[in-house]
Amino acid sequence: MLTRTAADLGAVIRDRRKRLKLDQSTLAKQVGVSRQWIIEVEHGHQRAELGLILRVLDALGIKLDADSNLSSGHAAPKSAVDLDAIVAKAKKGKP
Amino acid sequence: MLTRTAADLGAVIRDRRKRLKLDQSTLAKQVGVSRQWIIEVEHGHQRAELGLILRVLDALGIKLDADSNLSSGHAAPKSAVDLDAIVAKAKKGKP
DNA sequence: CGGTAATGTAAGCGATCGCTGACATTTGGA
DNA sequence: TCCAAATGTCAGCGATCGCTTACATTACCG
Repeated sequence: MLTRTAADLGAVIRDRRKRLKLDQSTLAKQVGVSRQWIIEVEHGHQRAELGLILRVLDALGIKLDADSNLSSGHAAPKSAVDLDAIVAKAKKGKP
Repeated sequence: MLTRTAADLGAVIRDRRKRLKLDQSTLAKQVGVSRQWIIEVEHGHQRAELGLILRVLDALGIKLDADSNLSSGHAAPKSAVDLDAIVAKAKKGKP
């Protein structure tokens, strides 16, 4: 599943946990965090620590794939293909 | 790329930023964080805020896919297929 | 119905976040 | 070589983290 927000990630975590028949306490112990923390993360806590999130995903067997593909991004960045060449040319021409 | 650690994520972010010919200051402004923060994240800061990380990935056009596939996970969780059934049976037998 | 487990909420605490601002170091072009 | 931009480092500050403990609220099965 594509995860764009903390809430998405929380939903994935909760789904996976339930599918594995784990309760929050058990998962918390396995990961090494408090049950409180699990609750907050499953509710989409924005400011959770990255490292702990990664630990939970690992414990649940969830693979995180960072795909640098800008096909349908709403905030599509610039092309970046030969901007450097263009800039170099502009620099040559001006000064 | 599969990202298991904060350092992995940092590397992905740095690579993508450089490929887009952005410097840290520019990216920081676009995302709404300090340059300091960008530096630390690119160095693999474990305790960065999840929400900010997601904002950077979005700004760079990096898609995050959370795949609940436990094929080659080293911390492969339990099967969870019919544990409930087994437990239910055990409960019936004991009390 | 009970009663137990699972989940959610609250308050208080030390530790650490991310920010600002200035300075050091590295990198790259003229 | 020399300069400027980019990157990295440091210190101090308010805000917030995640933890613990205790209590409330749902689920759920007999």
